[in-house]
Amino acid sequence: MSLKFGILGILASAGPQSGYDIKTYFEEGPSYVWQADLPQIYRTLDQLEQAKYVVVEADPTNARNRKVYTITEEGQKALQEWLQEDFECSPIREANLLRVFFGTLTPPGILKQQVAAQRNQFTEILQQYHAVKTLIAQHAEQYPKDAFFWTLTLQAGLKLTQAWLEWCDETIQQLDDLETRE
Amino acid sequence: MSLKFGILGILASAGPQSGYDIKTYFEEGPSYVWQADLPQIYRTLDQLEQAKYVVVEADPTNARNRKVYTITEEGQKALQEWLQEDFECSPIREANLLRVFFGTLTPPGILKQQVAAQRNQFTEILQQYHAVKTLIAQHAEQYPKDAFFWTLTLQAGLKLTQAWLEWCDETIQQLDDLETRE
DNA sequence: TAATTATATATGCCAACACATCTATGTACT
DNA sequence: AGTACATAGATGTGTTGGCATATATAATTA
Repeated sequence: MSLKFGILGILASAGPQSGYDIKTYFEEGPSYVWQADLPQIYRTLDQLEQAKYVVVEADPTNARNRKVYTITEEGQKALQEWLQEDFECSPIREANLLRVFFGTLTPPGILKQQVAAQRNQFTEILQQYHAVKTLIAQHAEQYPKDAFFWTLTLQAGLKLTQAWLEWCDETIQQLDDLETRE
Repeated sequence: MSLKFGILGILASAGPQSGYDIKTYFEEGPSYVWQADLPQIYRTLDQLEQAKYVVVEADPTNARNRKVYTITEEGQKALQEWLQEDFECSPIREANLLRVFFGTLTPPGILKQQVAAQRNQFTEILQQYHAVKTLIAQHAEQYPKDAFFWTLTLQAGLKLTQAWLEWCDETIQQLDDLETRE
């Protein structure tokens, strides 16, 4: 649902470009906030075209059938409406937590290993986020306003990952306590 | 994907029951970790039956076509495999953060209102979690082992919501700073 | 007694998404 | 010259999920 507006947002803030460009932009920009795969981007661009939110133009300088998409005024309007919608908290939907929920069914010891492994993953993610920090700082020289908001989203990622790390630590601790009690 | 195992988990830990019972169990139990709507539960039960992970039996004492599902040994085996799978961190996919990412496009002031409203939602969720805490404590008298793991999942919810609250506060602060700078 | 709610199952439909696959061209490396 | 990779677009397919809706019975409430 939001991919539609993610694409419109990119076209609005970074100017006309191709589906492939959008994919690249996604990877470098909002990937830690929203992911999109290439076929999905192409199909969504088709939808946006049908809705007249974008217009297409073949790129004559390009030999690879490159098509350049531009946001229309209707597109701008739809984007604005979406941007100003109320924020809804999305419920948690974590397969791992579902596994923890059924912890009584899992053989003793397994769960601790799983959480410990996940803890390592979160540490890596945290490092990646810190790398993104540097990228944003570079971008800030030219576009300080963008960088401000990108940093806000990155801080959300950092906070959530940090929270997960703490949960892992405390959970491992409590699983240890359980073991020694028995 | 995980609904399949959520249902198997419920059948394994709470015994044979109907699709409707499972829906009720979901609402009272893992709803803050995984959600399921009734049609989806019925369809998934059909799949589980075809996979021979559950067997069905009509309830003769019930006038409403009630069907009781029981997990099979294959089902137990599949559930165990799923339970012991490695934990994978699922990437963040938050429409709200995507909106923040395009903050330069949003009219000044709007974003602060959106985040403030979301902050209120998170406060309510936090209160709901504390209410669940009491429910689990009651359950703990009969099933202390269950309660232990349920509390672990609840703590994840609390931690994440707390992290979101902090992010909201800091973001509002930074948006205020931006306003005064201009 | 009538209306509503809870119990109980089922189907239809559509959007979103993931994954695989296909085509074709330009560029860089070996 | 050949291989691999990056650029560029498109289709097929299957799963999950959400929402509406239909059916029927039992229990509760007005």
